[in-house]
Amino acid sequence: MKPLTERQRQVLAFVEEFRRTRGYPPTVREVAAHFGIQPRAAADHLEALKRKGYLHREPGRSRGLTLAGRGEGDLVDVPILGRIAAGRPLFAAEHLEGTLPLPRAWVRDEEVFLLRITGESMAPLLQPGDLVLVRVQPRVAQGEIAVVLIHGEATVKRVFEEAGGLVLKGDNPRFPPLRFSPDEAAELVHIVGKVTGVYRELR
Amino acid sequence: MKPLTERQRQVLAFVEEFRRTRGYPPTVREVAAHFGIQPRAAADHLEALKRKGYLHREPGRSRGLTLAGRGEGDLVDVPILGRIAAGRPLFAAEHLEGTLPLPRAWVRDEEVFLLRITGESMAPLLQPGDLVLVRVQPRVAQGEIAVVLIHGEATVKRVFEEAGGLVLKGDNPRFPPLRFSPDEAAELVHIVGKVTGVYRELR
DNA sequence: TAAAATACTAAACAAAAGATTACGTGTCAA
DNA sequence: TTGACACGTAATCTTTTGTTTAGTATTTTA
Repeated sequence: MKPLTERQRQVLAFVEEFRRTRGYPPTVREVAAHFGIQPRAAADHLEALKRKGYLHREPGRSRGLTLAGRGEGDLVDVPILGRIAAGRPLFAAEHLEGTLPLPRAWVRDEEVFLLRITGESMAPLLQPGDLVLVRVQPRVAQGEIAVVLIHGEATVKRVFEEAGGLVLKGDNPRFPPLRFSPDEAAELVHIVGKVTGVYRELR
Repeated sequence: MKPLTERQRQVLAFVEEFRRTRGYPPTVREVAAHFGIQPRAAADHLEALKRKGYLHREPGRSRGLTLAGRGEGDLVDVPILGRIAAGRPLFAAEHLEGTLPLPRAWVRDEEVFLLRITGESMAPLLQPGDLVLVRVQPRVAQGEIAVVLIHGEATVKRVFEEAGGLVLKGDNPRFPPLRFSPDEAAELVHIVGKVTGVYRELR
């Protein structure tokens, strides 16, 4: 990409900063006001930045600026759930700890959320406080780790379907497996999704 | 937060989707056009969404919509390094796998990067393929996990300063600790930063 | 060294966009 | 049964905003 002049770098930095902090791009006039110049001059800089490939402009559109290439592009807001409760829609705002924007490439699917681990039933792989990435899906393969609603309470367990019914096992041997007959399983157990990643903060 | 009506949910979903794919929020009229309703009706829905706390509106501002609670606010692009090489400046583009935008609140400090783990010397805590979050700092406390350059090669180890000099230990007992006299340490060993988090993809 | 590109001022235009006024329908809980 | 509320049409008003025309001066680049 072509090099930028000092002024153009300043303008680009302002657009990025504005976008990041305000959530939407600035207008030509807002750029102008920030630098104390006329709208025309600001528009010239934006045109130059477009010509050099640093941002896109949609002509005639207010705030029609998008940053080319770098990160910003295509983010998905993944909700962080403190816990999941019975009945309530999955993304009920009550338990929303916040959201984490992740690149779409990482989270191909739409239906994804993050869940904070409590309890040690999946130790040592999952520790309390860990954040797990969950892809919503109604079934998982034998032995895969899933978020499961039992009677409305959410837990994370390995799921096994056996002759006698459904078995939910924690990795931690101190926690005995939960067994459900096919009937019980159908009534009480609901698989929310598969755990596809873990983030652990090391202190 | 108050529950939404079906129509309001649709409008909110549209705003989110628009923001995500276009990079800026829709205008009232764009919302109206999408649902085939009058601008007034669309504005009413947006007002309702604001009243119920799902988004903010900046009065009079075109595209002045921001999603409430959404992390979007303040992101820092954290570089993902495939490996770290000798001498070269830390963020040399050659080894850049990409960047991940993380909320500034998570990454208080500026000087932070992500490193892909290779080798099993820190197993089972760190597995090959794991992504570790590293905060750049020249010293770490006794026994903390650090990214260390030895002779230019980057490794992740626990750092112990003992009477005899510096000891770098992997958690995996199959890897013998590396010992350096104070002189050797000063010459060969360079602490890049502290490992403050791990992300592991579970397949 | 002449032509581009950069970096501006100033004024004005037309389209886009938010807000407002006025009106109408159906639902549902007090 | 009477509001409050969601949901809508239609038209209008006022700002905001992108763009255009016109012009000046400096710096780069071919």
